[in-house]
This record gives sequence, C-alpha cells and structure tokens, in this order.
Amino acid sequence: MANIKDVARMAGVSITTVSRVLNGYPYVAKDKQEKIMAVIKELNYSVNGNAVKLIKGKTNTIGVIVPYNNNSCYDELINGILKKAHELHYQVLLLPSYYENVIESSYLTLLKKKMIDGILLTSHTLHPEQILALSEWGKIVCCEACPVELVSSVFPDRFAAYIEVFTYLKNKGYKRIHFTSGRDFQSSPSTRLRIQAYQETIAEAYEGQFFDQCFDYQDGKRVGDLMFRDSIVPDAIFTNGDEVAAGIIASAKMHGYNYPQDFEIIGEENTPLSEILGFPSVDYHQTAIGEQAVSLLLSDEYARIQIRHKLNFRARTEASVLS
Amino acid sequence: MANIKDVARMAGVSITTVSRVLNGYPYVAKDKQEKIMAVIKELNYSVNGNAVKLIKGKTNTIGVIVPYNNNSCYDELINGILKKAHELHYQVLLLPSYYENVIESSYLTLLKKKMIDGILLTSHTLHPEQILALSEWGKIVCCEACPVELVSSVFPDRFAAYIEVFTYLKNKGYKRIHFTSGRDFQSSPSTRLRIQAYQETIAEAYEGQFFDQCFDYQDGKRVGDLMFRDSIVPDAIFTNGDEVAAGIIASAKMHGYNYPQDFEIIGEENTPLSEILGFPSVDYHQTAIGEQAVSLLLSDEYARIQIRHKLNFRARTEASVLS
DNA sequence: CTGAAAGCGCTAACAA
DNA sequence: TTGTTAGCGCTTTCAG
Repeated sequence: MANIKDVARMAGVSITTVSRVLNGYPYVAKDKQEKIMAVIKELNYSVNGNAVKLIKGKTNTIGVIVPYNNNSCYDELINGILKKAHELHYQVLLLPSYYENVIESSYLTLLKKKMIDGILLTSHTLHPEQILALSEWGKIVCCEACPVELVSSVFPDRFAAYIEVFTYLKNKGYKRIHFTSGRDFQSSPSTRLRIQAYQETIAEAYEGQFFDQCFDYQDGKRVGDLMFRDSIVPDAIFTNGDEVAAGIIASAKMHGYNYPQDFEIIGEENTPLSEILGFPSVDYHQTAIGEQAVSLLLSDEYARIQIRHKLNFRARTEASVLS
Repeated sequence: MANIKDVARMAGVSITTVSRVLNGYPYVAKDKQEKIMAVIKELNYSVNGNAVKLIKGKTNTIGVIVPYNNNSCYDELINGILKKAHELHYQVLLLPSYYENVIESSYLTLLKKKMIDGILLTSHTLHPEQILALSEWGKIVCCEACPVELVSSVFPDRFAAYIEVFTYLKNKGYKRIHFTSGRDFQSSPSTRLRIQAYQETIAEAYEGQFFDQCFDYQDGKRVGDLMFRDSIVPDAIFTNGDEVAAGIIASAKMHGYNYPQDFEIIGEENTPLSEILGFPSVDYHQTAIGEQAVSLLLSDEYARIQIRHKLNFRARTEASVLS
C-alpha cells in the first residue's frame, strides 16, 4: 500500500511538500501541486488516518455510551447526536453498556487511550468518582442531570415534568393514580424523582401505586395485569414510556377496561404510539438534547443546560384509532 | 501525559519489556513484571491506541453505513451488530448517510485510510463500481442483496416475502389490494421487487394501487387519505413498515373505515405497533442479520447468506387494542 | 529472560 | 517556495 514517501519519490518532491498539498496549505508551486495530485491519483493513495491521529493527538471521533440502542428515547438522542456530529465533521462511536459498570468504565478509558476526543454519557451506572477520575483525560458531557459538578451536561427537566403530570392528573380529579418506572429506585435517579414527585403532589405512600421494571410493551402488559385484575383499579396512570402505556392499555382491555372511557394514561417519549392510540405523552426533546450535547462537547465551554419538556396532548377525536 | 518510555525509565527496564507485560507476553521476570505494573498504576498510564493501530495496521473497529438510525428496521439491525461486535471485541462506528452518495463514498474511504477494518453496508445509493473499487481496501459485507458478486452479504429474502404476502391476500379473496413503498422504484431495488411481486401474483397494472414515499406514520396518514377518500377503497393493503400501516389505519378511521372489520392490512418489521393494533407483519429478523453480518465481516470467508423471513400473524382477539 | 534499534506513516519547526 | 529532520508512541525482529 502506497504511503506519503512513495508519492514524494514518484513526484520528485519531499514528503513535506506532499503533506502540504494533502492538507491544503498555500505556498506550493502550481506545477508540483499538479504533479503530486496526479501521482496521488495514479497510486490511489490515501493518508493513513491513524498516523494522523497519532501525531495530531486528535481523532475527530466522539464516543456515545448508551445502555441500549433499541429504545425510542436513545434513538432520538442518537439521531440528534449523529446529525450534529456530522455537521461538525466528527464521527460517532456507538458504545452500548447494557447497564454494566465494567463495560461503562472500559469505555471511559478510550479517552485515556486517545482513541476518542470526548464522551457523551446517557443513562449509566457509573459512580461520581469514576467519572471524575477520567474526566481529566478528555471532556465528558452528560445527557442526564449529572451529580458530578465538574461535568458539563445537557439534560431534560424530568422532575418538573413529573410534577406537571401528577398535578395535571390530580387537578382533573383522579383518585387512584398509578405510575411506572424502569430500573428500581436504588439504581435509577429518575425513578427516585418519580416517587418524590408523586409524594409531593399526590400522597406520601406509594406502595401498590408504583410498578418498576417496566421497559417495553410486554412489561406494560404484565403490570397492566397487576393493576386491573383486582376490583380496585386505577383511574389514571403515568408510565415511563409509550410502549409501556400501550401494553397497559392492551392488558386493561382484556380485563374489560377501555381507554379512554375508563381511565386516563400518560406516556413518555412522544412516539407515534401515543399519537396512534391518542394518549398524552411527555416529550423531552431528546433530539435537541443530542444536538446540543455534541455542540457542548466540542466546544471548550463548561455548562449545565436544562432543556424544557413538553406535555403533548393529542387531538384524540381525530388521530386516534381508539374511539 | 505518560508514555511507554516514562514507564520504562521509572521501572528501570527497556520499553520492550514494558511492551511485553502490556501485551501479556511470557518470559518476563516476576520482579520486573511487578515493578512495571506498579509504575503503570502510579503514572496512571494507558497505551496510546492510535500508536498501536498505526503499527499493527488494525483498528478493531468496524463501520456501519445506515441511511438513518431512527427507523425500527435499522434499529434492530444495529442492535444485532452492536451485540456481536461487542462479543468479538470490536467497536462500531455509526455512519449515517442520509441516502447521499457523496457521504456514502466518503465513508468507504475510511477503509483506505485504515481507520476501520471493515464496513457493513445497509440500504444505500452506491453504484457497483464504487463498492468494487473500495472492496480491495478492506472487507465489505452487505446487509441487503448485493448486486456486486464479489461482496459478501447477509440479507433477507424480500422477494419471497412479497410473493408470500400477495399470495396470501389473493387466496383470501381480496379484490382491491394496495401496497406502499419508501423510495421510488428508480432508486430502490426493493421497491422494484415489490412491484414485480405484485405483477406476478395479482395483476400487471399497478397504477392506482401503488403508493411510494412512505416512511413513517405521517406518510401512512397521507396515503391513507388518498386510498380512502374515494368511493372505491382497498380491501387489503401491504405496507412497507408498521408505522405506515398504523397511519393508514388512523386515516381510514377518519373516513369511516375500521380495521379489522373493513379491510386487511399487513405491515413490515414486526414492531410492537403491529402487536398492539393486531395486524400481521413481516419479520425479516434484522437482529439476526446484524449478528451474522458482523461474524461474516470479521471472518475471512466469502458468503452470501439469505435469512428467511416470517409472516407474523397476531392473536388478534387477545392482544389488540382494537376490537 | 532482556534490550537496542528499526520502523509504522505522518506533521511541523526550522533552515534554506 | 521547498527540504531536512525530529519526533508522535508503540511493536517487533534480532542479537545477546
């Protein structure tokens, strides 16, 4: 495989001159320039990106740590990240963690190894010290509220959203309000916020109203069964995700309860699902979060930017497939 | 930042010896070994990944070219790719093309630049010569049926699926069968196959039965309006994607036609959407395709592997939210 | 078991 | 406007 030396030799110039035309520097004679270009074409030469990365100490690559990729929330986020990264001529290394701490911290060392210029952190299991220890090797931006003060972040105002939803349901006069979450409150800060918001707006006791381990449609069906099998059923539910909400709606139906006649339900992520079934959903604007997170990561500024959510109500009569 | 030289000096050995313990080679005296490890810890040293890549000529990274990431089909595929790549200790560079040829071919040059070890190609606009020209610089595996004979591929048997769906609808006695696709037949091979399958099973003429530019829920609503606004409406529809199907169902409802009473509809990708609304959907097993594509990419074998689809019927009475 | 030395392919300061 | 040269940080013969 041809290298810069071969090009230089064949063009009858020094490698410096070749490097110059490669990088578009001025002060290269027209004829040499053309000769070099011709040789490059003839040899079908390309620079070795790793040599460039080594000497420049810069990779033009960022890493994105996500628990999973097949989840509408990360999907939107990644979408924004890819868009902005492409705009700024950066490449994106997609790093799935499966919520495993060992894997997550191995990704952080990519920074030390100089293989990426920065890291975007989403939902994770890392301890503050782990993040802090490695933030000295490169910039880290968090796409959730980050407990580490020194790390920049672009994040949704989840707590405000939770308060808004619960307050809305309370004001509507609902009496038996249930809610769901993904990971348990031990591991998930947002689950803790959910519970706290419930306690601040509805009631102190949440046992029997709260169901965790909800991630997808099947989980929704599972907890729907728990909610609707008894004689006392919820009249409003706030779920962590539209898929879970859809599962609950399906399960409720099997127990003889129909949405929207028999209960209210509010989802999250604002996917087509909520539009189709006609239930409200909280939009955290993940695409915007992704874009801004990349911008922040590639700037040398420090910031903690909160992105405002939107509780999205549907024109139920029109769009919904449910009557 | 510390380098291998610093470690060697502080440990009182040569860099060769340091390199040896770094890479777990035998024949290093126990005491030197321990001393080196201690120094590495003390200096908080890590190897420079770019130097390693440069000298080894191998990156342990693969690139995945996708048109978009926020589409359930690529989502599943990427999921399989990430899983298998992680298993084989490879990293994944996610390369969005937005169906732009210039972008796509710029990604192929990453191979020449030695920045990735191989490329996974999904839906694209590349010409055979473009692929061929770069396949000499590294292995390329296609996740769709690939026109270039020399390129390995792992792909769904789309045509067989189309034939199966149309035959099924025909045998059920449906008379006015419509179908949709994404990109127009000029740019999309699968659109051409769809039309061909329709012609072979239903009828030669497809004008008025065929609607392209369908990518998401909104497009589904749009073409649903076209289909159901006239007095002659379809009694069966085969859509390219569950979201499109859902949009059509929603639009049909607004025109006074209900699923499943008034028409049959079959989607693609087998997402929760089809389960929720209870319509059949073709599962191309994209996760499996992704996993196998990675395995093939990282092997040095040549193969063209076809993955069998599955037309997935739903237990409509139970799971569906529609009566 | 260990180390010297020759690169991997490139950039950039410096000198001309 | 051009070339010489000294690295970037590491692996890997090869000779002890």
